[in-house]
Amino acid sequence: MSPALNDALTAVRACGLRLSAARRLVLQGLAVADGPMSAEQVAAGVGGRVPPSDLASVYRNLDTLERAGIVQHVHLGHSPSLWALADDEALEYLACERCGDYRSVPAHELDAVRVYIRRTFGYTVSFGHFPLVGLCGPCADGGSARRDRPR
Amino acid sequence: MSPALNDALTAVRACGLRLSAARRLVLQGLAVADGPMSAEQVAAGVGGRVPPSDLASVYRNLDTLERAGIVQHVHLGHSPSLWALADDEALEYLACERCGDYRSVPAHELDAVRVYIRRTFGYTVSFGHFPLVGLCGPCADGGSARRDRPR
DNA sequence: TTACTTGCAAATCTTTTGCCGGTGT
DNA sequence: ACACCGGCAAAAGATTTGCAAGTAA
Repeated sequence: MSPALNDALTAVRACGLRLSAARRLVLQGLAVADGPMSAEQVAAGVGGRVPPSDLASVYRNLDTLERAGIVQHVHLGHSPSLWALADDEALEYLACERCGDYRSVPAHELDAVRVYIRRTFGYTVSFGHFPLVGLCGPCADGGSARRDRPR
Repeated sequence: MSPALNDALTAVRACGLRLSAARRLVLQGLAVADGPMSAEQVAAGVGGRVPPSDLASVYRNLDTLERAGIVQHVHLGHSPSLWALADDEALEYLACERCGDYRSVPAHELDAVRVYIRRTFGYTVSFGHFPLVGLCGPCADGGSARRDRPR
């Protein structure tokens, strides 16, 4: 069991939440995933890596766990929300609105942007929930790959 | 009739699109609006300022007009997409994810950020479609107003 | 025991699509 | 005339909710 999963399970108890089978499956799914997952992927068992569970319960648990600060969701373009364990190291995202690809970076690597925006416009921005969106290198160069239905 | 509306109507013809009554209403609605509007608001006639029209047709026209570059949509937080005329002066947005407020700024005022992100991460970002999201000044200072259901 | 949870079905909300009669050019 | 368009109804995709039965603590 990964240390991140262990932490999450411990946190569930620490928050006074019950550690039910369905709850455990959601956390296991996010823990074995290689990146943020949609609720549907979690319910489907992350491609067979954990047993499947009920979609409505997955949504309910993601919501509960997010309120507790144990998981987080991010909006990468037009696709459905994606969910991940709330790691110790805060991650922020850059997303390509053309091909749907994205990259995650440690939040501190975007501090310069945050400070600039704060000083210039008075907004304190962050990119863990709503990422920076634009074109990745290949797409900006006129790439043609497309994972995501463009608008 | 505002110059922006006039330009839009002309552009419709220039694109080879028909200037139907429903199409005209969508453009009129966006022209009299004080900011980006949801499809539902446009269909409702922008609060009675223009006659109401059919919601499905509004969506179809917004889509057609966006492909023609005459209108644009932006995602301000979790709320439905908002639509506006594609002005000559490109606007980008800063949105508050707590109170739902936002501000628009001329795109060039964010060029420094764009250049920095481009050089540092290789992404060419823009904020007219997916804005910069964070907390506005009052909310960052612990404000309590809330127009938008928070997550 | 008892309050918190689940699974299933049904409802919501936003957006899209099928169809067919109407209309701009 | 003829391809494009509009209105209405139904569908689709993502997410939420009602409810009765199940279960962690």
